[in-house]
Amino acid sequence: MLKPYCVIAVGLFSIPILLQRLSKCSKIEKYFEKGMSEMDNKELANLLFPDVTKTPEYYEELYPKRNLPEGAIVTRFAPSPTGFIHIGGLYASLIAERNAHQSGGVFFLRIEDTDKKREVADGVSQIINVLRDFNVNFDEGVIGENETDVGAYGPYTQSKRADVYRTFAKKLVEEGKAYPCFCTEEQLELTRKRQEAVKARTGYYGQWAVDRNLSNDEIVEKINQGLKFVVRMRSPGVNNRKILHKDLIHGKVEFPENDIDHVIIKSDGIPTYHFAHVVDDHLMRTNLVIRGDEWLSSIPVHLQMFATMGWEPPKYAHISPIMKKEGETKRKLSKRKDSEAAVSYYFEEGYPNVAVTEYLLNIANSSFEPWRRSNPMTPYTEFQIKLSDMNASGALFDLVKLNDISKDVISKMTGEEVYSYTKEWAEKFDSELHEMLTRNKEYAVKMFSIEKGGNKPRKDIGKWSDVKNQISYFFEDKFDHQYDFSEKISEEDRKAILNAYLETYVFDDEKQVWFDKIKAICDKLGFASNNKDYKANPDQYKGNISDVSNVIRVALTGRQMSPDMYEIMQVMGKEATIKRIRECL
RNA sequence: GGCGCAUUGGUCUAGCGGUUAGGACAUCACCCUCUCACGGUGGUAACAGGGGUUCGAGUCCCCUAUGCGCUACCA
Repeated sequence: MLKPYCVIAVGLFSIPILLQRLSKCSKIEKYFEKGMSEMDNKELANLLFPDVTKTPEYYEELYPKRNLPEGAIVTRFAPSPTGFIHIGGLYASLIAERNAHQSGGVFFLRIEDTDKKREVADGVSQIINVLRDFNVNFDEGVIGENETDVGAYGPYTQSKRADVYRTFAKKLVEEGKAYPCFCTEEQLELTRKRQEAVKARTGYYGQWAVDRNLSNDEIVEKINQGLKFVVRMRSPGVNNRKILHKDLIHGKVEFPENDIDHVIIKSDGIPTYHFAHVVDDHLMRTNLVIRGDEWLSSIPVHLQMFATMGWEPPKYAHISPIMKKEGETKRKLSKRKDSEAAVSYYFEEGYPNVAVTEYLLNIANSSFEPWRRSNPMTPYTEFQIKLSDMNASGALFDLVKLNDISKDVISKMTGEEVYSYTKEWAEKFDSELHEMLTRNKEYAVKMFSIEKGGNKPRKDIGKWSDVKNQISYFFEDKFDHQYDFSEKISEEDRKAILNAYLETYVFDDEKQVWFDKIKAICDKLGFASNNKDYKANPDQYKGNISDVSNVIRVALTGRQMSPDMYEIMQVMGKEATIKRIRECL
């Protein structure tokens, strides 16, 4: 669909319509009649932006300063709706959201869809849904029903703000701070080659900015010829002067002043990122911009644009990217090459969202770990994240560490919680597991409650996809009846142990009674019931209590490693327990 | 090429002129009256390199190397 500004832009280049428009303006009419005195900047601005009807003052009033307490941070997450949520995007949004809400400020979502080529149909709803899942909550933005705006500073979608940008671009032209440039891409390419040939800096600046000093007459002439144009901001900068920027993460950073006349409005009438950022973040009253450090180099441009507009710039925090190691080198996690770059990866693997969040928090502020240790049960939202504690270099993503944090997070959940999260995950990714969990909820919850509670809860699940393998023996129809008995114990001894166990086994025994019975079996069959005795005189015994226990364990679960045997039997029930053991006789 | 940013064990990092360079993950050993997972104790392991400044440098300055980013009418 053609956007209104496209229609207007096209219209501009068609002479009859142009003349029609011009005829509305008496001054221009006069100019054409007399053909003498040069058109002034105001008239030029009208010629360049005939569609603009509002004034800067109108927008300044429409979007008043926010009435917030001192220190309240207004910040945003501003993604492009490409349908791919990068872990780095989640990282940035988490940091922004925490900073805004910790300070009693505002966090909003702005969609930067000025690049229509990369856009995906349901890109926006995907972003909103993923962030909601991760508890990254917005106060304003494209977050209402059917992606409608919530908040007084909208529209929050850049493609719907063309008139806003054009109003301010027009003002700059009136003030002589911006001008149209008719250079074609080929001409610019040529300029660049010449600059390279003479080893000059590349870019549209100084004497290379050929359209910078076009007279208004020349401009009118070119427009009459139907030439396309972009609008560039006239840079007041001098390259050999330095500017100092104080970044909230990088600290003091020094750059040469920008002297390039950057494009602010493209030939299709849409603003560039630079201009949209400056206009939007001013009008939306953003006071802190948190973004990837690939933008750090653009700071001279952005600061200069704020100054040219006469606006106070926001504070900036440039965060370092999450990296990946490939061979000997580090590189940014790549959307194309690395499956773990996508937030959906963690979802599919079955990492709890809280675990991913806590891992990200741990990368952001290393003080998170000691805090977590001294506040084991406090929600992470109580942790005060500090931008100044963030590292200026990129961290390698460490799945092993994530796994450790995730095990910790899951270990603190109740059996009931583990059950419902696993079920929810299995519903999407493992129908067999889902069926196992839903046929008898009570049984499944008991299973997940083994060795829970107390100050040393069981810590063996890192992600929901681990679960099936760990619980399969609880289900008669999923149990493969393969018994991994240790070769250390003879078949004869094995059967003797199992027989003795069955003889004395009483389902209702207390745990200590049950254990004492195993000890008794050890003594009876020549195994050490006490590990210290065994270690002191290993030759006097066939083995120790571990060996005896493991025979029972394998008969029960098929494997040599399991959670607490007593609890497993309590969950499986008397019949199932006896049946398993008999099978091995 | 130009301009920036970065560089402490395998990984994430603490350190902000004087430390036996601390912690976490990983790893190894041992301990924990049932294995595993925990938990505990201990071990291996780091200031990219070179110059300065200083009584003294991981910390300040310069150079080099390496990595990353920007250098578009992409964000």
